[in-house]
Amino acid sequence: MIRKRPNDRSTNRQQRSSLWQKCTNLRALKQVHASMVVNGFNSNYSAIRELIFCGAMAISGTIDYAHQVFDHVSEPDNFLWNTMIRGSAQSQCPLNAVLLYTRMENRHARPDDFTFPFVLKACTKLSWVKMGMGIHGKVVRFGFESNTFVRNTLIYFHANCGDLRIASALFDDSAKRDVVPWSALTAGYARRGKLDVARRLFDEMPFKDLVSWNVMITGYAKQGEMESARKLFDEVPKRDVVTWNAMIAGYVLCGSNEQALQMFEEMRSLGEKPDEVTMLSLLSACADIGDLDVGQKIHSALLEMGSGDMSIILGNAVIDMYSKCGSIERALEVFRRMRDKDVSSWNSVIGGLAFHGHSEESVNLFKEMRRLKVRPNEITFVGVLVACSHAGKVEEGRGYFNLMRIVYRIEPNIKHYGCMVDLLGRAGILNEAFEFIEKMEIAPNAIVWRTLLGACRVHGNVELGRRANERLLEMRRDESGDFVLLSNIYASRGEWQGVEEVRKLMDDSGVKKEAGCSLVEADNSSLMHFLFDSKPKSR
DNA sequence: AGCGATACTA
Repeated sequence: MIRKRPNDRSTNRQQRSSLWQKCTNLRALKQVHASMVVNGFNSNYSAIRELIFCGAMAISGTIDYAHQVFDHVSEPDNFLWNTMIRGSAQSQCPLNAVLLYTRMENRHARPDDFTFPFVLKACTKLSWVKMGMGIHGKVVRFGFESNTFVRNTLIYFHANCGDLRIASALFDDSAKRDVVPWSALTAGYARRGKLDVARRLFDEMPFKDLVSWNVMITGYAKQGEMESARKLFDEVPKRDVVTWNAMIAGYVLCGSNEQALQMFEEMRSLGEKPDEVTMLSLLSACADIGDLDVGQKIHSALLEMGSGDMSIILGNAVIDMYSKCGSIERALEVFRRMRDKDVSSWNSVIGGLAFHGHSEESVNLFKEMRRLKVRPNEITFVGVLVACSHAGKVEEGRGYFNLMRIVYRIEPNIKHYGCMVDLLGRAGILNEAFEFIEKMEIAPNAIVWRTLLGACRVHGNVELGRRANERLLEMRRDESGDFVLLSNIYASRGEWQGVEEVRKLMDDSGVKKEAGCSLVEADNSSLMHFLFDSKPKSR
């Protein structure tokens, strides 16, 4: 792949940069790396640097690979550190950016004015206020507080998750109050729900650019104020794909999926090109309303658009859409065609198959995944355990539960316990299911007890059912934090439907005392809802 | 030296 042309340096350089440009996915990246090793470029620092830059920045979803390569560099310079921190900050796991920064300090590499904006961005994404404050301290200590970029990112951090007063003070003290810090502050106020302050800032801006408008539109859209958003959208002097995306995402967020799709049509008819973000919103809308037809159309639009391969995240969204729209076959087809996969891709199909009752295939895929050395995560095991539960494979399920804990060192969460109770309960091993709940290391929630209750009913075990019922009522009696907690989790993620669900759970105290479990549904649909109805996450 | 700040996804 790489041919040496010792007499022509400029061609060589050009050729290399075009080579890196052709690197658009993990496979290509690995190929280039391999040929670097073969051709002896592996000790060439500038080649390594480009490789890492490519993995960390140019291609999405390849940051892990960049990490692997980076770990072998004995003395990375600031450019490499910064590139890795930057790439990690914008990845799924921004925590790595902070870890890298710590490593950097421990190795006595001196952070520079490029380093801090990236670390601060990671802190913002993580909403890690304490760490962000600490980094702010470092900024001061290293003397970068007056650097425009660093300062603007500090404003961005404090405005979005820290102290709005600090953000305002930093902004007021700025020598240059141009659009960037102004918009950052505005976005912060909007995100904190202070739309009136945000709007005032927006109106007072001496100069507005496209981003300022997008900030305000997004602010309204995220708070569900779609009328106000729409008003600004109609006023805006110029639109770009982000403007459209903000509107579409806003409609999806408040459940107006039809509006979102309509917006998409309008966008296309006006000649604005949708991008990955657009498609992700739309796919999630389709998955939400279970609209297979439109989902399919989005998928084919995607195939027409894409010059190369779909990104992993987009592929996962397509799989998820098909899976949630009930077409597990198509989900599998897309999965099989996908060249680069990550855990989420596997999770979607393993979970989808399990949910649709294809237990055997689900477990087989899990085995295949392990064979290919893809590390399963906690979500994977929810799928696998559901598959075992469906198929009544008690021993296998127990085995996987232990595999998760012992081999992969994943602490079981409430969903895993729910699966196990369902597994044991369905098989009629009720006493053990009961003991299982009692021995849980985390507090059981109502869904777990209701699952057991349902099993007791199916198997006609009145005595245990009564005890489970008591626990359920107890939980309600002391207004256990569980409901509040669960409902908070839902609310913080904007899943209002989930909140309603919890409210409903709280309302119907489940069961009447003497009636045993007569009011409990026989099927476990609420458990399945609990297990699968959250958005897929990769990590 | 080369990388950098605000908006849309998760």
